[in-house]
Amino acid sequence: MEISTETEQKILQAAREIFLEKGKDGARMQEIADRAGINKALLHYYFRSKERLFSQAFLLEVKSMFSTLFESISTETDFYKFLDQFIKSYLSHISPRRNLLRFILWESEKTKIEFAKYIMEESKKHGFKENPLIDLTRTAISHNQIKEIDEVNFILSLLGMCVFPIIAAPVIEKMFGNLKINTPAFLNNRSAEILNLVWYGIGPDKQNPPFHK
Amino acid sequence: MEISTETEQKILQAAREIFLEKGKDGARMQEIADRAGINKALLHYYFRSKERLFSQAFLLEVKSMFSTLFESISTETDFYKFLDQFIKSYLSHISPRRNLLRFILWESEKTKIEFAKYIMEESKKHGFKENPLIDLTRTAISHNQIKEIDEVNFILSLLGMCVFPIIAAPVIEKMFGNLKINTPAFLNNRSAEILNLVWYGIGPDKQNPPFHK
DNA sequence: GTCTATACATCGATAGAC
DNA sequence: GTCTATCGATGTATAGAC
Repeated sequence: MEISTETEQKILQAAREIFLEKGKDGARMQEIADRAGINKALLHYYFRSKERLFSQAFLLEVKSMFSTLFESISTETDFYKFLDQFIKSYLSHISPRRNLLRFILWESEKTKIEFAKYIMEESKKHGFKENPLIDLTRTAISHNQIKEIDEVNFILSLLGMCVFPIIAAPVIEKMFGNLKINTPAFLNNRSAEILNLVWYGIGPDKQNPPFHK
Repeated sequence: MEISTETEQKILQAAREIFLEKGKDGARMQEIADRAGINKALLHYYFRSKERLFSQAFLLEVKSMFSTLFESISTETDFYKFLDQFIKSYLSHISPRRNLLRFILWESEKTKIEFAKYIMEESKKHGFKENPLIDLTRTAISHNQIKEIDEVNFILSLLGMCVFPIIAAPVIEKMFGNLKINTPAFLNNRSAEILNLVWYGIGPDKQNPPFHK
């Protein structure tokens, strides 16, 4: 039965694509079959039901995404350099997977798929205690590399700055004229802007006191 | 025909709730009818089709949200105070409407509903030229109230910090132990944390040079 | 305007030939 | 393993009585 694994893979790949585009409810077994180049009956032969196909497809998809993501977290001890690397790496990981992120945010409220559980598992697999970012931020604070900030809020802010523009790209692009968010040019610049904001803030330099009109 | 507007409103209200919970594809006309306390046939009597009901329901919903949002933007000229007010106001507006935000991010990629258009319309209605935040940030820069940052990237960061934790709450809460994001306690504190991060950054104070281990 | 009953389409799933 | 044909359930939409 391991021979026809090829068909199984074609199905899983097609299922991922369709489910991500249309959502679990919007996806049609017929469309999945078409994209996989087979017929509906085979879907049920391999995966009993739509429900099971859905679960299996995203077990792999979610694990794969966070696996490569955690691999990309460097062990740089200079927190500024670490942040620089992390932001660049994070953006380049999630930008091509924006459909998956969008999908997780939408579907995680309705389905019982424990996305968070998978994430935690992958985290531990890569040798991190709790949350890698929390750990590293705490260390940076205790080494006086950064101010004594609240780690959780900082991480939420950092992730938000990275994730939000990417998943909200369609709406944002219409609001802000000619932006093209998911392009290397914009994302490269954006990573620098995020780092700058996070490290220095926008408050006026004390070296250059403001002159009033 | 304006007499039975009451029924029409009950239907629209029910439709909004169901569509937000289940999405356009997951929503069922039967469920909408049940929640409105009427039967399926009446839905079609008032709104011809599911498609039309969907459009009408969110024409109102989206406009209402951004209308109250824009009303809440103060005209405070001190940019620090303005940011403080905006962040608090923004968080308190979107937190009770997280389902709508989640829904917009998900549905805006598939449907032809021009969310962004509605947003711009409401913006203009309230007397803002382009994007109110962009305008105000530019002014603050030209008055040397803040550094010469890139306005668009700053706004994207600001919005991301506010929106992301709220819509991703279910996943985040499972990852970070006992967080309860959509509570007044957390959100009050979060607005202060965002303002602090944005204004001062996390970089070490130069007044207190770090000591190395 | 509001209801019941039903038409019509579509989808997930299965039976059975090859 | 892969196909065609079809069942049964469910969903949108409509017909027609009141």
